Amino acid sequence: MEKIFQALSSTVRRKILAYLSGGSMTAGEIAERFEISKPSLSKHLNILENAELVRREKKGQFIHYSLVQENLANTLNGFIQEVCPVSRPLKKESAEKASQRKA
Amino acid sequence: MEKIFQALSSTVRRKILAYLSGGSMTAGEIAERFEISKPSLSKHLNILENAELVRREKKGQFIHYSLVQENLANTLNGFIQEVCPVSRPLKKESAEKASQRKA
DNA sequence: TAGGTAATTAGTCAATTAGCTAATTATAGG
DNA sequence: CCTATAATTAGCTAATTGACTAATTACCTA
Repeated sequence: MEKIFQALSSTVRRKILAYLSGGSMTAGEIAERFEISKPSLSKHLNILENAELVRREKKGQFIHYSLVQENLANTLNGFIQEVCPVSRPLKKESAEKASQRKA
Repeated sequence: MEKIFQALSSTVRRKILAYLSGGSMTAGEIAERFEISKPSLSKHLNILENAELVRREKKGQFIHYSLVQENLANTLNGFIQEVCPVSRPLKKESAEKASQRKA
């Protein structure tokens, strides 16, 4: 939980997860999409793996990274339930704002 | 979005949100529940307010803090949708793990 | 208006983070 | 076996974070 929220606090790492939601990619393919050095990206990938948000699989010379969807979804949904429990519905005012924004 | 995930990366701040899910509290009431100094807590509250996850309302000598549920729920749900889209359902293996854990 | 309480702001400091370059590891292929 | 490629680890630095104490602001009440 701590590790997961920590991992999600970086824009780079959230973007990596978004890329991986389209299918697994090698470290190099991910690196191409960012303007930071490969070692820096490697660190980000380490943090994501350590939080069990991605899985790493070595295939010959390449390392393929893929998303671990259920950890992400379970943690975030769990937190939403804890802080915004369904048993305690939104107040009218809040509900209105929520439907206005929808983003 | 950036501010919200940044705000959520601290255990202290996530706990504050959890407390506030039970109803609004003054800064002092929140401070009682932690072992850190009031100024440190004040900073955390500032970060949460800046991320628009809590609202501050002054009543005489006291400042009442309350949760802004819809911002939290909208942002987290939006991110889950982006990274774990329903149109791309979980693979069998992943779905099994997810149901095993449930935490 | 003086004293007390609630809370924040200011300023300092140690620890962490995020980036970089250089070096290392591991694999593929001539 | 040697070279090239993919990626990581090691080591460094600047910037940020999170804690503290001291000082300030704001409000209440005698």
